[in-house]
Amino acid sequence: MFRKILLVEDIDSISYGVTALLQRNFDAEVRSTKYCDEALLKVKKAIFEKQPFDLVITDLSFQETHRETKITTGEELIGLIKKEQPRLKIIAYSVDDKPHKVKLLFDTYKINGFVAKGRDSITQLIEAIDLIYHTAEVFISPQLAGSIKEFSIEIDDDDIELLRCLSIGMTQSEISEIFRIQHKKTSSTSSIEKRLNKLKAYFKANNTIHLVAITKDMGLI
Amino acid sequence: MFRKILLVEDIDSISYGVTALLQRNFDAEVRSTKYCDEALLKVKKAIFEKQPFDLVITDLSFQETHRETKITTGEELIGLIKKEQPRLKIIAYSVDDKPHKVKLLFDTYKINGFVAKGRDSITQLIEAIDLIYHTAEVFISPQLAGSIKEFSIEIDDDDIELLRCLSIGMTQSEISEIFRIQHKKTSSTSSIEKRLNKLKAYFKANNTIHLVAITKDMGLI
DNA sequence: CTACTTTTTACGGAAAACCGTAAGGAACTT
DNA sequence: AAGTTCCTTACGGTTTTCCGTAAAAAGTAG
Repeated sequence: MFRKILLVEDIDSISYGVTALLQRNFDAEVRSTKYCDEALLKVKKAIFEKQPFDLVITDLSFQETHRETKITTGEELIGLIKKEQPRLKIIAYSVDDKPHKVKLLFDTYKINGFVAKGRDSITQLIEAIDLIYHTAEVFISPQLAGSIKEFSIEIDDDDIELLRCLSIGMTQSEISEIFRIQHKKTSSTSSIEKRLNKLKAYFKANNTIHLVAITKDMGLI
Repeated sequence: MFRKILLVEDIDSISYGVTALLQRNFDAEVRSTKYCDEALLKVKKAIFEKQPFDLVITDLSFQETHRETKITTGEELIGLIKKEQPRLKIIAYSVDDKPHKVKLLFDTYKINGFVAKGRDSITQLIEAIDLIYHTAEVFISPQLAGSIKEFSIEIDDDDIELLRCLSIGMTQSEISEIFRIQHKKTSSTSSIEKRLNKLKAYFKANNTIHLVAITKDMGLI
């Protein structure tokens, strides 16, 4: 079984609970940290000392801190860890279960498991750890598995960028300008409009305000 | 010290951690539940059995569940508990630290403490429990105390209703219509516009989309 | 190369939002 | 009762969004 586990979680009561849980269920050395930067350092140090971690369990969102901190999200952390130690297994443990984000984590970062914090997450976490140790499969909290699959990839990065721009108060023509400068394929005001219409149809939004509200609720932006 | 504590928290790892913590630090009977409805039942039952709780620690947001459930938020639960047993002390323990909501909890529901889940929340929770047991003071996580005080009450319920209407895709004239039907003081399109301008100025928003995005981020709507 | 499809862009009119100004009323002062 | 202030409502002009149509460009197949 896994012998050296790193837990990255900023909320102390969760960290406390999960650590206790891991120690009770597995015969592994469990280290934990509340800071992403520190997590990456620990991973590096462990490699250097020839006693690398073989499992990382990390949250995705971290509260801001007074500390000087480079890495601010679990997503970034995962990317950097994979660069450092590509075969290190990673489980994301988060409340933020927005299909879009979860899909991204599996697709781009090749994480090994996603456990949604919730009423039944302890069992799931144990299951996930067992599964990814014994097999090459990935674990997804059952309540999410469906929505991940059905989540279409019709929404691309430019769509999200467009929504983000709208949400910070830019007008369509300003966004067109920005897109033109960034040399995106479609940058005309007309195309912005068209893209917007596609999104409004897709999310069944009455108008742009509604659209931004919906996508914000979904965690898309 | 408190002798009977009820913990209402749906995320199992937090519940697990906090329960362990409470048992280690206090000589109290600690009960816990993951459902608001069940929490209210437990409170009622304890009163009936003449062994009422003397402290409730509750989360504010709960994930949806398959269960038939009447109470869906911690806020509702707090209201109902206070109705049942007005002098029962209540601490909200939540990540949702939006000034507006926190202020509401203290002002309308007279909660005794608000501890923000975070890197230092275990200590704060202990402190809060000690404080509200020994004194009549309320506890607020230090990092929040400032923003609560400075949070103005210039924003009224109609403002929030207006924002909510916008966020579900209504036009200004539709909102005017609704306000007129509901006999709100100010319902003309002109007043809606004026109200909107006030809000945009207050939140430094470029346009309505921006405004809705900002207030959504703040948890105002 | 040409015909056809798809994508991107352009344009124009209608609707809604935006913004300044001012009229109409209610409450309050003296 | 007249004057003042504050709040609500009205209105007109400009900008932006909204929506349909169509031209231009790019890509595809024979």
